Amino acid sequence: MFKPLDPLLHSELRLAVMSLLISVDEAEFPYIKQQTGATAGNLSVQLDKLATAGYIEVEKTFKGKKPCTLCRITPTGLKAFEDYVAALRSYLNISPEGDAKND
Amino acid sequence: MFKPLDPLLHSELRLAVMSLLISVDEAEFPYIKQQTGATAGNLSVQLDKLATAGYIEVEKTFKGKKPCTLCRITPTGLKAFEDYVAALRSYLNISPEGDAKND
DNA sequence: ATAATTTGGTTTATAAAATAAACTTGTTTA
DNA sequence: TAAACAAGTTTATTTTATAAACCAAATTAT
Repeated sequence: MFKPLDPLLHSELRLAVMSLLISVDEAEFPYIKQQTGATAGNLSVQLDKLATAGYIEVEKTFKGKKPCTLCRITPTGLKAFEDYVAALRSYLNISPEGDAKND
Repeated sequence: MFKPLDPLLHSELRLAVMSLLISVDEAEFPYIKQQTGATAGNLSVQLDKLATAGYIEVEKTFKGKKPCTLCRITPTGLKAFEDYVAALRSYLNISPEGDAKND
């Protein structure tokens, strides 16, 4: 009846990060921080978890002399996100065609 | 950009309970337990939280000689659920007509 | 030149949450 | 009447989320 929700994605900040990366394909740490409103520490931890799961890639480069952490979503991450959204639907009854009964 | 997600609803079990109560309007503890697959202890705790927030009503009655815990959603709870779904959309790229990314 | 500040983070400590195990109370069954 | 069961609740444990404290390099101010 209720599909299990991937705990890695069922987190406000990690979900926001994934959502962001889906739309931009590549983003720098400070940009993600600004868009999500997260603290640097929290963001660092959550990016690590997503990277460890293989949902995102984190590339440490330099922008001139300054360090620059680039993030992008992986195919695995995209798939996981799509699965998460599909699972969520079983909780939300948001199908517009009125098939709320097949939950 | 990303709307905050009501932490009370952003929980797999509590969300399942709310989803269930929306569709049935009234349900007994054992039924909810069976439908959600939760343990009794976990369910008891989560129902308490929803009740404390005013999202559900819990009525303790008897069914013959056995205790019977009845739950139903409140208008406040329904509103909260709808707000939660609306907020989630900001993360999921889901339009009211479906998933925009599938277009 | 060097002290203070800023940038771009990471590590660690704490608060909050989810969850199951253990327990309670009353009921039915052997 | 003792054992098992039903319907929950309480308590303890594990996980998680989050921010505070920290670090290193670069920039700016004195």
